[in-house]
Amino acid sequence: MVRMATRATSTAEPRPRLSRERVLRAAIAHADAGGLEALTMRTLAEELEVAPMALYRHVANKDDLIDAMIDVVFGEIDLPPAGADWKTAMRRRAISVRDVLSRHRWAIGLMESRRNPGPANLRHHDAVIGRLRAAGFNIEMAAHAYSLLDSYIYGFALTKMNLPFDTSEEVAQVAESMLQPFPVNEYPNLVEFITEHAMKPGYDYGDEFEYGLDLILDGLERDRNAA
Amino acid sequence: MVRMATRATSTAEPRPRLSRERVLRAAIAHADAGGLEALTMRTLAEELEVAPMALYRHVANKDDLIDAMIDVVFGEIDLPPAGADWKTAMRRRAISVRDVLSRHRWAIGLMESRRNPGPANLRHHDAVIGRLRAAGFNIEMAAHAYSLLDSYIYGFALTKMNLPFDTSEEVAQVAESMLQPFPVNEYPNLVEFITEHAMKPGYDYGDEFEYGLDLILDGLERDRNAA
DNA sequence: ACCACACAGCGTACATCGTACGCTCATGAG
DNA sequence: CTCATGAGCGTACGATGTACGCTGTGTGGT
Repeated sequence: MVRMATRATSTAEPRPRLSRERVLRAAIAHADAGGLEALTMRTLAEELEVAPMALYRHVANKDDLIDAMIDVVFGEIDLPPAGADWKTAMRRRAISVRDVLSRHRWAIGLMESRRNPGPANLRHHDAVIGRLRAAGFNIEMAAHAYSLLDSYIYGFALTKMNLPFDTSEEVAQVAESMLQPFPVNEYPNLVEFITEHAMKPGYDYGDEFEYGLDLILDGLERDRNAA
Repeated sequence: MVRMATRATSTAEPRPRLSRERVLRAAIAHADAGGLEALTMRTLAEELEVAPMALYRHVANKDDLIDAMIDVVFGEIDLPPAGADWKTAMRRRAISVRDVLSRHRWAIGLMESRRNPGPANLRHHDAVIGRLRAAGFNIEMAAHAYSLLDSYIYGFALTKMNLPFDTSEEVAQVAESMLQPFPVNEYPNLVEFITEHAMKPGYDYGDEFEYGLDLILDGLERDRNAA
């Protein structure tokens, strides 16, 4: 057989070299599109036009891959801006987290669970704590604030992610199929809530986020001043 | 071979009949002990001294099993008591959710995500909404309150579940192994936070829960009165 | 007391998954 | 040009969910 071109002189597009970067990018895109359970080493390899085992030159195993994916996600979150007052800074960070998580729904529930946090993860936590301390929160209040804010932010993302609808039109369908197996009027408050609120045009559960966020920030401000 | 006793007259303990109840109970115990990923149809069957395929007479498939497990968990949550004022009622429910989730960590993240909610799930939501409405929350405020409370409760459970330690002693170990790959003083605020707060004797992250819960309830009360 | 049947429990088999192990060549340093 | 390195891969194995259809048992009808 004639020796093949060693430097990709032929027209056949030379598949670009694999790299940890490329693997991560493809994995995240895949998970964004189909969820974590759609991400298998085999499908990922196929997408990269590579044999499954080739991936293992760049990630130790699937867990290592996911750890790394999570750290990329952390890297996409805006750190709290340094100039603004603390409430504005925390508000901006919170909204950035929400936005990032809505792009990467599969990451919710994993963000806080990694036993091997990456540098972006640690830098993020460091920056938030630092910002609170600089704003005059003592350590204990900073702990309160961080716990409360992150619980809310991640919890909101978690509950919202799981809502199987986005618009008020979809609500009707989903609600009906959920309630269909049960007797009518078994759950009157739930039904009223759905029909009188969630199904109203323009309803978007996502809008709830800022109400709670501001309530929390106001409460924290009061307590900080009282301390 | 001699015909075996058909009515379990021998001393060999007659394995009790399988039932959906028994399958669910064993599955929950298994998940409580080893997490969801330890729950496989085979190990579950083994625990019940039954062949794997026997389970499928009682659950349609693994997803159906998990749906049912989640509904059992919902059933363990105390509904908001009817007598007390709304804040007390909501507080009691919130703490009950937290307690239940701490018994069933594997359920966190699934509670709000089932597309086929069971009766206990729906009854729970119905009762909470009803209690808020009865306390004078209009529909919109009830939506705010419920969203905020549940986001916080589930978010707290999520972030706490993932913390790989419970006591202040464990913090040191875990923190060191997390930070060990990185240069000293790369994350000064985080280090200060850990050494000056989380490692103090008596520290228990779980104690943060009630601080945030009360802050939220107070904020909701203010807004309800203002409306 | 008998029988027929419904159905609980099961054995076998298969597709899919993560990944251990070690081979093969292409590539870049000398 | 030579040769060591390491990227990419082929094969194979154990785990997992579950489809399919058999078997033997307990039960209700007579």
